[in-house]
Amino acid sequence: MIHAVKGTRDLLPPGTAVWNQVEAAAREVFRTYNYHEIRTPILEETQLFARGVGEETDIVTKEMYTFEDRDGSSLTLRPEATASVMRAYIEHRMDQRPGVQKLYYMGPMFRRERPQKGRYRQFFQIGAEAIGSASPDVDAEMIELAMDILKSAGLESPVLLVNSVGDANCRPAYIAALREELRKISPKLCEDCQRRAETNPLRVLDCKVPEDQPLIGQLPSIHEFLCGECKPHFQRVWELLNDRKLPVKLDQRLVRGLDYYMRTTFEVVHGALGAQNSVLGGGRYDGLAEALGSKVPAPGIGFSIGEDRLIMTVEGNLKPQPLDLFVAVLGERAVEQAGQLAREVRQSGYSVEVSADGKLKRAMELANKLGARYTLIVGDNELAAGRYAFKNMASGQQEDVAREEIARRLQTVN
RNA sequence: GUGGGUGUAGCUCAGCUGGUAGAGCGCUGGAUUGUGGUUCCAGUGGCCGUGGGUUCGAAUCCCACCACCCACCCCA
Repeated sequence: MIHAVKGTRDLLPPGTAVWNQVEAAAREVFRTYNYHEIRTPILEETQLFARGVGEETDIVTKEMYTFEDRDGSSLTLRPEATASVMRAYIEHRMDQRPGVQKLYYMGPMFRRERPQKGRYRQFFQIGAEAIGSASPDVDAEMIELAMDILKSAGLESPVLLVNSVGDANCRPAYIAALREELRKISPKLCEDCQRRAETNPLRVLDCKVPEDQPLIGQLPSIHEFLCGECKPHFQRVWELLNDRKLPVKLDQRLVRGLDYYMRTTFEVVHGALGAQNSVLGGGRYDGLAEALGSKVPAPGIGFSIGEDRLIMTVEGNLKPQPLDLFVAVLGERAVEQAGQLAREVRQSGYSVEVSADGKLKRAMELANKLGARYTLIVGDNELAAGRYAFKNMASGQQEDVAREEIARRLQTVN
C-alpha cells in the first residue's frame, strides 16, 4: 500500500467544509482591511530562505526540504511565506505602487520536523504582510486584523501576547547582559537552559520548567535596553492596542525564532492545542529587504496563522452544510424530467442530488443517509399529474407540489 | 535527532495465564407492489504492522525492524 508521506495528510469531506469556512471568513476580513491576495510559488531558490529566514535558524539548518534541480541549482519547498512575499515585492518593484502594500496569502508550507499534535511537515498558513512603512500605527492595525480574523473564524478566548525584541542597535547589548546574568545562575537551571544559555540565550526566556521560573523572572528585561527608536515605537504600539480594547498581554519573554524579526513581535496562544499552543505568530521585519539584497529599504510587518491549529480549535463548532433536495427517479421516462427539475432548483441556489433510476426504497434510504432536507419523487404518477411528491425528511410530511413551487418550498427552514 | 505509548475488519475496540479470531458501528441484501429514520434477520469483511526466534502449536512469549501518536527540541 502506498500512503501519504510522513507528516502530510489528506483532508476529506466533510472536514474540508471547515477549511473552506475558515478561509472564506479570512478573505472577507482581509477585504474589509483592503488587503489583497498574493500568490507566490511553493518552490524558491534555497538562497532566499537562507538569507531571509537566517542561516543559523533551525528552519534553515535542519528543517528545509531542499533538493538539487536537474540543472544543478538548489531549490527549496517554502518553509514560510514572508521571504517569498518580500522577494516578489522587490522583484516587481512594488515599492513604486502607491501607499503601503497590504498583501495576504494562504497555502501550504513545508518543514521537515518530527510530526506531533498540531505540527505537520506540510501545514497550512494564512498570513498577511504590510510592506512600505515603519510606523507603529501599521503594527497596531496588523495586530487588530489578526485578531479579527481569528474571531471571525470562530476562535474563542484567544490570548494575545506582545513584545518588542529591539533592533540591531539595542538587541546585542541586551543579549550580552543576558549572557552575563545567565553565567551566574546557569548551574541552577535545567539541562536545556544550561545549553541554551550558551547557544541561544533568548531561548532561556521561553523555558517552561516550573523550577526555573523564579530564576528566569530575575533576568534582565529587553525593555531596560530598548534604544531611542525602539522604545517609543513599542510604547506607541502598546497605546494603540489598548485604545482598540484588544486583550493584550505584555510578554517580556516572547522571542521569535526567525532572524528577520525586530521591534514588535506578537503571538496568539490557545489552550486545548497540546504542546504546540501557538495559533498565530508575527512581527516587524524592517531589515529583511536589505538582507535579500534590495537597494531600496522596505520596512514591513506581518503575521501568519497556523491554519491546521486554528481548525483544531474550531472544528466541531461548525455544522456541515446539508443537502437541500434529493430527487428520487423512478423509471426511465423520469430521468429527463428529473434532470430538468434539478437544473431549475440548482439555479435557485440549492444543492440537489439526483438518484440513479431504481427502487424508491433504496432512494429514500440514500436520501436519509445523505442528510437531505427534502426528497422529491419523480415517477409515473408525477409525470402523469404534472405534480411531484415532495417530502420533508425531518417531519415525514409529504404533499404534491407543482414544479414552480419546488424552489420556493426549499426556503423553509426546518 | 532523543524519549514514551500504540499497532487485530472501513471505523472504535475486545481477545494476550499460548490451541490458526470476536463485538458494536458501517456497508450490502431481506421482512412481497412507489416511501427513509426505529426494530428484526442474513450477508460482507482480517497474512492479528513486517520479518525472524521459542514451541507439537503464536494475535498471545522473545528479538529486530517499520508505521502511527504524544512529548522534548523548535515553530504556525
